[in-house]
Amino acid sequence: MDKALDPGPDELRGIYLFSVLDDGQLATVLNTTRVVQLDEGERLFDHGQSSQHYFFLRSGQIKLFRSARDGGEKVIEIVRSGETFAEAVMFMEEARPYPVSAQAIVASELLAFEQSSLLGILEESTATCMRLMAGMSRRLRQQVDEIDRLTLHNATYRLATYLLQQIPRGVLESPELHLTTPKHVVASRLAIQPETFSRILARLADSGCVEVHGNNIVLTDIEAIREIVSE
Amino acid sequence: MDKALDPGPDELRGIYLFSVLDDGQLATVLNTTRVVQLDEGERLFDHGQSSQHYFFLRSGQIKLFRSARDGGEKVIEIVRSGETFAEAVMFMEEARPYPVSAQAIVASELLAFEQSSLLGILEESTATCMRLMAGMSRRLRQQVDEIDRLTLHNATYRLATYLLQQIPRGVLESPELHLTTPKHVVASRLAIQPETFSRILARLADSGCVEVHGNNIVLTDIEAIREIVSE
DNA sequence: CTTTCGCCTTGATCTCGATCAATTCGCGAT
DNA sequence: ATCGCGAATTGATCGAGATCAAGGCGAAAG
Repeated sequence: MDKALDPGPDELRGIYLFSVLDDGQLATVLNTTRVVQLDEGERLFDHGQSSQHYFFLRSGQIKLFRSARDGGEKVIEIVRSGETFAEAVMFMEEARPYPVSAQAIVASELLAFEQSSLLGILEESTATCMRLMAGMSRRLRQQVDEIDRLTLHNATYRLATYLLQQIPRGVLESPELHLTTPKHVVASRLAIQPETFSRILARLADSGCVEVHGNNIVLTDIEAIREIVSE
Repeated sequence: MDKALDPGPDELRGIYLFSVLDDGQLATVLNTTRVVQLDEGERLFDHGQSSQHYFFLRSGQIKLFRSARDGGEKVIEIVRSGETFAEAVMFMEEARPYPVSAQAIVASELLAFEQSSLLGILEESTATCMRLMAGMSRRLRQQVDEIDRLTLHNATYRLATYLLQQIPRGVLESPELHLTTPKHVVASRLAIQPETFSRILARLADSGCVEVHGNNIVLTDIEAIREIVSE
């Protein structure tokens, strides 16, 4: 499978930011787009680094995170394939530093877009502005939700919320889910230490809420888990 | 002093969102603007409530916060006079629910703008789109910083950071500052209990970093405080 | 098939900040 | 001035989750 193919107009049209562009605008973006391949563990950019690009994740998984000097690490977001990230950075003044670091959790392939081409399009396309603002607004709200969970709720609540969010989006709501991300990364995403993460999952398991088989988790009692989340 | 005056073009021009509007656009905004007066403790809107307006704080102080069912409360932001808030909410779909509640910390006066008038202007003014996006981008970054502080740093660090941010912005950097906000509100802003807030400040006081006289605080050893923040 | 290495789990202990409980302070109202 | 009430401080104790310290377990390499 050759995913390293250069992107075409069709692929770009599928990205929310580009869906209302005319052919000329799309060509402008396309001209400055590069394919990027990352090995597992490879860094895409670092916190504070000056930014020129924003990204679309074709395949793989990327973690966006902050580091503390003592080695501590907080995963801000786990980017999944089909998502864009770092679009909002281009509006920062000066060097437009990335507010987080980005690293591949598994081997990944992405498209790197130049900020300048989008900025030009935004100048002439208020429809695209609207889409971008909608995206930023959504993210802003998610961040408030995140702060809410971190300050007003405990680790068990946060884990339960995460489990419910991971339920496959299909027609039939199967209560089986597969963790595609290493547990210690999920733990960091939830601001929990790996040990505590493991213990909470174990506690949920022997209170009958879930069954854990490695990375496969069956939510045997979804109601009980919903109970935890509704406090 | 009659601040209850209806706003004029000059006042609106001073607001970053409106600074590049032409006279017609400004008149459109002005036509749908209302002055709102709030007593101390009065609610402006509640979390989840459908939104029609965004706001500019003329005078006073507003806290934006989230509540938990157990009575817990987390102040997300303390809005100060001259600032706008809730501009980003208008891009949410459906009922555009406010992501936080807003309540006057002290008697306040604000301008309430209709979302619809700005949406119309954004359709035709990409320059205003840019300003709004810059504002949203800034807030997005602040939220990441907040999550960083909450998860990677302790309460003392957070308080020290807050103190340094409160240093008056004047030409001569006086290390004296006045808390215009009740301590328990600042505590909630920092995700600290009032008791802990008091104790940390006391500890800083008798380690010689600060002198506390009620709401007046003198940073007697700014370097030591910067030390705490640079971890 | 066995070794190795990284991830996960489990156990024991510690600690920061929360909670419970009095006072005390400050200030506006009477 | 004094009363009354909410905010702030201070003390004593508690507890969720972090940290320290071993094992266990599965997957890739030899």
